[in-house]
Amino acid sequence: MSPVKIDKMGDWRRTHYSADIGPELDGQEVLVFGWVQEIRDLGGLRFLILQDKTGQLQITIHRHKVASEVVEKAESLQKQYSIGVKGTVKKMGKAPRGAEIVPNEMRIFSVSQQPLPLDITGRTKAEIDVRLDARVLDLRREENQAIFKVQHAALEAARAFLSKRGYIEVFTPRIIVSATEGGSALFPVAYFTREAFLAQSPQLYKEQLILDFEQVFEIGPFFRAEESHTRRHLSEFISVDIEQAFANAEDVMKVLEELIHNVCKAVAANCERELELLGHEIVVPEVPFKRLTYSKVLEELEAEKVHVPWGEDIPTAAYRVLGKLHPYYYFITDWPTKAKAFYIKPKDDNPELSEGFDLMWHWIELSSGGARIHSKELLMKRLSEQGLSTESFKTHLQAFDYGMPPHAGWGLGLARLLMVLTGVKNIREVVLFPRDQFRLTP
RNA sequence: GCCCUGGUAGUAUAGUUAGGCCUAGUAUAGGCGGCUGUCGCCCGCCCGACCCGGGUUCAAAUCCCGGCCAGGGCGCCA
Repeated sequence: MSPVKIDKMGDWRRTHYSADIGPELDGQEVLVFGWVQEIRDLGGLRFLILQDKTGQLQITIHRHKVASEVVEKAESLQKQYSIGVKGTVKKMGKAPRGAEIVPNEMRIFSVSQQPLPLDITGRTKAEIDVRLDARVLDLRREENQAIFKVQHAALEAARAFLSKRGYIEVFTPRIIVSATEGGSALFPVAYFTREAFLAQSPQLYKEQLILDFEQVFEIGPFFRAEESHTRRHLSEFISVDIEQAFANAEDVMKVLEELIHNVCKAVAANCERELELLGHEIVVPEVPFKRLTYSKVLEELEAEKVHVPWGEDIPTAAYRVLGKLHPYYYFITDWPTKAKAFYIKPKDDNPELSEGFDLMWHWIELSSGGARIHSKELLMKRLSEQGLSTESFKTHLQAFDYGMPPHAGWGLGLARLLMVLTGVKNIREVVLFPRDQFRLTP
């Protein structure tokens, strides 16, 4: 039914990306591929804005100066058609890149349904729900692509940093047998004839692995069945985790702050265009980051007339107050043992306090970690104290029979870090296809 | 799970407080026509919507009840 003739790609291959096109190529024949982003028709003159993964490019069609076949094709185009253009670069001060392409030949590979479910130029803003329903179209916007280019640069920097520091990248199971790690709720899965669960963290496995590799890291998705309804929680999220043998909390805090420092530096240096698109500036944080003890935090809150009973977790409202006092990266250390997970090591000189820490940015928790218990007896004691059965941790505890060394580690929420790096306020915008309590598609 | 706010064309909004003046306004997208230097092009014409169900009333987009959906906050969160 479509009157538009679909062409084959055939032997056409791209010679240039839009970012490569500039006045210095004046007169050169090029072949570009991409999607029609905008059309401005002035009558005898028609401008197409073509977008590819590197950016945008102007194609200019003079109705009376190019082949009628090209004119015909150009006039049948709609936003979001995917096309190829073979043409001549023309130096042109009035064009966006100082150059434009005058087409000699055009191929249309695919059409699009009109009207589109949202404005791909972003001028008419759409709500997050509408945007996520049409996510691949939403990602046509360069600002949105920029978020994921920043993510790529951040991951690249993080991997390079950890490798250089002697960590080996590992993969631990996503499908686990026990729902008894404690804390957050797990998603059950049908596993052949048994019930299994999606992993909420690599914690137990990465601890076991330091017995062999000493230093491991893992970057991967984890799952939590919490009914959290906020701009900073998802039920599926990517965690950057490390674990290290013969290390204490301070040792891995140093690794964490240096990693953040390096990631910020790399993103600031390599993502200039992306940050500009996002209208965001990265100030590379100086190390070391501030370290506040839990007790100090409570005192500071008290001075702001926010009372938190010692030993309790800090409520969100209190964190917001704290974030105003410390509007950057900082650690909270020396948490009460009872406020932390069973595997976090109590301090040798004061078991009420632990070697657990959180890395904060303003009021948001980016990472949490600590030194771990390496004594099997103590670990079993802590399990019972937290009401967990030692029986269901049997295979994990086994590792502690074979020379488990002192060790420490942390887990860092990638999306939360990305929110800081991009200035985006909703975690769902920094995840391609976010999963929360209510969203399971696309 | 609890609380708050909201649901009007493809998208974003006005109108809801004080029911009638709403035959539901505007922008953008879409369709048609015009226009040779646009870059949020411009100009003219056109298309297109009150979440669902029930109730109150002479009269409901507007008030009430129920449902569904969405946004946000809290709690929860190794």
